[in-house]
Amino acid sequence: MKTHGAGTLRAADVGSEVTLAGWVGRRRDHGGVIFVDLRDASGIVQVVLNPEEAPASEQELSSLRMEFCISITGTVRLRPGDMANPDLPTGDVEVAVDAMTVLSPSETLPFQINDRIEVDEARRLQYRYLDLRRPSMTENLRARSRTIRAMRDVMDALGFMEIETPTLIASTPEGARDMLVPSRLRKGNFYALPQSPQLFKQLLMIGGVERYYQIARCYRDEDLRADRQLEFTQLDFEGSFWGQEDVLDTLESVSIKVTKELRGVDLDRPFPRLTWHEAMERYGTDKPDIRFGMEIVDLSETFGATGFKAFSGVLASGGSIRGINAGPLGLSRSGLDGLSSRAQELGAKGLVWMVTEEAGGFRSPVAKFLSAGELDGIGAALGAKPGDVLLLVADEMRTVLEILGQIRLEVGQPDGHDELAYLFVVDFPVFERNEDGDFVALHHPFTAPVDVREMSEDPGHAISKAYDLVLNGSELGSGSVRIHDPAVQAKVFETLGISDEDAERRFGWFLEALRYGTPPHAGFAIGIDRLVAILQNAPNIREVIPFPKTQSGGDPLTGSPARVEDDQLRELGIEPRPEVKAEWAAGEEAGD
RNA sequence: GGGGGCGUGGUGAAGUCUGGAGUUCACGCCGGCCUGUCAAGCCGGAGAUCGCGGGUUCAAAUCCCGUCGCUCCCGCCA
Repeated sequence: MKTHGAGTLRAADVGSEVTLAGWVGRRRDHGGVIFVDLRDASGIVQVVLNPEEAPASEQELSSLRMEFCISITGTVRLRPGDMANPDLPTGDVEVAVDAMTVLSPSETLPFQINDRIEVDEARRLQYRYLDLRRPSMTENLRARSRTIRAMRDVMDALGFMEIETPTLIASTPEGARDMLVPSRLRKGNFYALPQSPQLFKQLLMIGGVERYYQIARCYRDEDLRADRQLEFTQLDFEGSFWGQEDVLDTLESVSIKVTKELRGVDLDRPFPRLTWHEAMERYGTDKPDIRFGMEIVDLSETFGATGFKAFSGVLASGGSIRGINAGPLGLSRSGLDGLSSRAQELGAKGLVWMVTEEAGGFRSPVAKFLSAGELDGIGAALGAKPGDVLLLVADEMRTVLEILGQIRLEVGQPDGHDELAYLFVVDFPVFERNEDGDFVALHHPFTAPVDVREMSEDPGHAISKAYDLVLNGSELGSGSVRIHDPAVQAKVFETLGISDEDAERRFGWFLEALRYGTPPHAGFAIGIDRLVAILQNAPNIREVIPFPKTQSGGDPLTGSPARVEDDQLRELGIEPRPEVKAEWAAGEEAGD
């Protein structure tokens, strides 16, 4: 039906008789000659409809409208004179049309197919099939496809086997909410959709596979965000007789290949590494954006003997005083006070700002409470130059780091940086405490501790063989060396407060599997949506997902999620609870 | 569960703070003119439940209450 892609034609094709098919992007009707930007999946080329040259009826030509699906046959020719369009890859040529067929007309569009106009996202999703015709969306889909292809190339070259694991699995009452699927054959029972292929890939290691990967769809029934959907795609992989270095090495190979493919950039390896502790201390987060400095500095010693009560009180109660040098922000007094309110909004008691003056000294609401030695100490510790804004927070240490980490991101304007800063964060703690003070697994309970005895003696400070891949302040994925010793696994469950009976009931089948010669193994999962979104400079992952859900978990195009017939529920042995039925009835009354 | 932003012809915005005739701009749509444009140009035209419901007022896009939708964030996301 077509001999060429519209976007592929070049000066070398001049003279060729071509048949093209695609959509009318724009139409420029000069009364006689009509120019049409013919768009297909490969790009855009200008075609020229001239009633003197082509036999097509004038009526047909003038009836051409936006987004009509047409096919044309014609001859590629150089554009006359200085008519080339340097903005178009095909801009040196055009196609003189001999014959045109309207394959399929289009009604007037609900919105223009155009990268220049931002259309309300609900509308875009309702007509996603039109939205996908926009060049930026087409390009995002292609980038995603190339990413996955590059990943497969790397994994195949490294000898990994691509294996599919089931998506109808047993729910494990840990971690995120499971997406549930009712079973008809076993009424009252439910499958869960996988949050990750974790246990299955470990079973594959026990099964002797040694190197596995999968482009895996994963599901988590939690609230959506710019970087979170109910379902998302990961490059999931695992290797036997492997340790952390093998995994990080593989991650570098994948990241380098994908980055080269999408950005044409050659990354240096090895990637920088920070321990979790360093990341928290220097950037106030476990996923630092290292495209800019502005690191957090501990000032507690500077204020060891301070007379400033707000600070001395914090130190006396075991807290910490830290600051960042935000550089010359160019903020007015009210702008600086705005940062203080922002810090309070984030949960700080307050934030002290100090502007470094030309003559030395500081302009700050608290300067008069601080000694000359303290002021000098701050300036030195933060490397203050005239005009620099210093921001200080005094509070419990964890709070200080979190607040400064967040403020750092907000005043650091990382979006202005074009580079790609990949980074490994390693040596995560095994456990963290939840709000009740109980230990919970920071990563997941199958993560190997660095030292088992240390973990038993001081679980709060135990380090695990877990690591994250971070890109520009986004967590791209997590992995770990897994526990392959049933005794260690039992110890972890014990620390988590999971009784033997509980562990047996939830994971008994897995614990048993560990007892049959389990090889040491380790792995990782990279979030493909996030990776492609960042590399494509997309503001959220919906831009790189063809049919995403809205924040309330719906699809405006197909109307999912939707109610089902009573018969379907009956067959499944399910009935909505009374309060749900009441809500339905209320909705119907309101004309929902 | 909580906090913020947004909702105005088909699309995008201005108007809302400080109530006074559905006013304005760009694109699209319809009609006309036009043979070298490429976001074509020029002329004319149509197109609105100002998300929805209620309230205050002589008068509501504008103020108040409620509600729905979209979005950003916190919680949550082993």
